[in-house]
Amino acid sequence: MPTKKQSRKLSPANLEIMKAVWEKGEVTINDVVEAINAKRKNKIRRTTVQVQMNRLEEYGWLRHTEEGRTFVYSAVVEKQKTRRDILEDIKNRVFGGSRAELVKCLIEDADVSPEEIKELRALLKNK
Amino acid sequence: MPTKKQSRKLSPANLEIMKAVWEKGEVTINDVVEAINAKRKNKIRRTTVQVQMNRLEEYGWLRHTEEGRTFVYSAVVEKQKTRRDILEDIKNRVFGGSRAELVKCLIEDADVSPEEIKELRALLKNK
DNA sequence: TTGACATAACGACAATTGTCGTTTATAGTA
DNA sequence: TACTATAAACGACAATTGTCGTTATGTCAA
Repeated sequence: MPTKKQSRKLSPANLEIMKAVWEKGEVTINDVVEAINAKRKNKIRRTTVQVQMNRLEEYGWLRHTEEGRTFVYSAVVEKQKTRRDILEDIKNRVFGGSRAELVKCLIEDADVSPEEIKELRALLKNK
Repeated sequence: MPTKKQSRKLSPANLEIMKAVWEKGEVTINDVVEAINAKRKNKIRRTTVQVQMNRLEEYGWLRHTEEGRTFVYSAVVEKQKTRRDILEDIKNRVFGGSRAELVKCLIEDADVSPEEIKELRALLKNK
């Protein structure tokens, strides 16, 4: 938000980049550009990705080492932890902190297949 | 996002306002200010809320009628639908579209009480 | 050595967001 | 009628975000 210094949250574009990093482990900017453009209609420019990755590093999501004059980036924060944090945030801000409410909303939807129900049930089994 | 016209997403501040509207049904700006400040350390100004509500109306989240020279607002979009949309977005952007992955992440957390597990199990029962 | 590439660094910019202060108009009240 | 409290309208502003184009610099091949 404005009138502040630094954000800890991943914006959509940043998340897209982080996903590529998590998937590959160690990446160059070009790797990320490729990965992202592989699943996109409006191709993104290398420069754009570079700027975002600079910011991600600035905010502590990425780190890099230099391989010759190429930067090799890797994630500082785990994918699982990030997912959990995002969900925690949604749970609190959108569902008044209730996990049950959240899940209810997720499955109240008509298009949940029986298989999915079964899968979810299995998840609870091991608890 | 930049280089675009209008956003359909609720920003955190906007969601906070919408929650107050959903809760009360019909509200004046002052109602919202009160509701929000009731659960806040840094109090928000009336003007701030007013601006946000103007924007919410502009974006189609709110509508208003005039009671004397006071505006009475109400929600255009249902809370349930909004919640579903937000969750859908997270599911897609963060969990590769997998409901199961999302739920797994939600309950893999150590601090889920047995009662919650039971509650979730009950939710699945009716499916 | 020189030129063609590739890479990172810079600088820009419009849109969105969160927050306000100030101004204008109006409805009551003294 | 003049004065005060209120409500909406206006205008501002800094930070964040998504996107680039341009520039500088170093590398490698002819």
